[in-house]
Amino acid sequence: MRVLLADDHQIVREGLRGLLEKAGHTVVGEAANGHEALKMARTLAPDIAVLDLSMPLLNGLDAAREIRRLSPEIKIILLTMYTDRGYVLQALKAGAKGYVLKTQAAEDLIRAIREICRGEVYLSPGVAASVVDAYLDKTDEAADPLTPRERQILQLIAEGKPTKEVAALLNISFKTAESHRSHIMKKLGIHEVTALVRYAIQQGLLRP
Amino acid sequence: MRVLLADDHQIVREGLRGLLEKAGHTVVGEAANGHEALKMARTLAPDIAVLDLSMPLLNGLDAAREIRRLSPEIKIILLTMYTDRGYVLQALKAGAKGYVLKTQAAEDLIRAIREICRGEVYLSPGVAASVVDAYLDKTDEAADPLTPRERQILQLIAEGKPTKEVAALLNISFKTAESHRSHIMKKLGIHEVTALVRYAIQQGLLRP
DNA sequence: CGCAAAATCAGGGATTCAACTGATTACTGC
DNA sequence: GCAGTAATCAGTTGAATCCCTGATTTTGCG
Repeated sequence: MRVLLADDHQIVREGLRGLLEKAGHTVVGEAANGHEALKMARTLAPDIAVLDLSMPLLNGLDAAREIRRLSPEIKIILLTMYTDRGYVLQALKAGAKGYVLKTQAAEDLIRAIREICRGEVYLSPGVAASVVDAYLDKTDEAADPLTPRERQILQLIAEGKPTKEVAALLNISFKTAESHRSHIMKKLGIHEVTALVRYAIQQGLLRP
Repeated sequence: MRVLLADDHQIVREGLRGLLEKAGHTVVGEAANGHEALKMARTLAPDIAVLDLSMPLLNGLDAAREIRRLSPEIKIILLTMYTDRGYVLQALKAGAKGYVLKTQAAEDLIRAIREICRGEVYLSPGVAASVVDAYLDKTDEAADPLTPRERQILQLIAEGKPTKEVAALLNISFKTAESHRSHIMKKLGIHEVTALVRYAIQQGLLRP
């Protein structure tokens, strides 16, 4: 398979190249950010693009959307460290055929490539559950899962305000604030305040 | 050289292993977090430990400090994506002999190992400037009010572990963990977990 | 050796949170 | 108009947190 590799860490790219070539694939190009990946996807016409999720200039998700728009025949695998449900669902919506965790063995990536070439979809163990949950919940939360009100409350929570203060600030009852909080956590599949803070930071609701 | 590899992404470890072995080194062990790295450093007696900076349970910096304390003969290289001056200085203070950026070529890591075995210190291009600046400024900003133990506990808390789990992971009593937590909050003048998370992220103990 | 800081452990009380179930009102889209 | 979603409010239970007070042991350093 002709593979395009995109990751902002050159040392990681080189390592991945070694792993892929050992498995019999050809790495036709290496990109250090989403823009490069986009350009290379057009010019090199790879069979598969393996994209890191967090890259400078253009992240893996948006790069995937663009590649899919311009060259729908290129299969896309997101390779990342994030297990968050939101990312997984967004990736699938963006048309990615695979979502592989960096914490998995290289074997997992190889298998993903094999399955995807057969027309299958591949998800690393550990994220498949997210998709099942989302299906069962039926709450389509891939694109901007939270309502404006919920985002507002999330931000206050992440800023460290206790629930009763959130309620006071928004002129709503304590119970309502608590209810929103529950919904947010349920939607995001998050069970700790700490993960909430990281999510808020990632969403740009908050500065570290 | 007998090398110990520590990075929380298995797929990255496997890639690095390939690169190092191609360069004639032997990877005697792979660790997925700071704790494992510590254990392996003791049992496997590697010549060099290559540590990722941000790892769960115990980060690369604190792992480096511990390894240095227990086995000063093991040379340590921090391998990371962060160019921030603070990290570089802390790494050097922790006794690391090398600071290599993941954005560099694999060649850079190989060269670092070679230089360090000769007794030299190696810094990736791009971070050397930080050290010079720090020397010129003379403002010692590697300072961190927290003790190593406290940082370790802060990291676990920020990762979302409840106190009793922190205690279990460190083999200390629930009350001790709680006590550390209090001290941390008191020292930092912080009263919410959320601010703790942001502090941990700023300190690089944790990824957003 | 002796001081100071760090790390360990313990109890108790007030507050807060998580997770559920269940309900009413209002706006929006088809 | 009617369904769906958002936003609002309420109660309960068990768990976890924050903050205080105290104590012992280990460790590092002069």
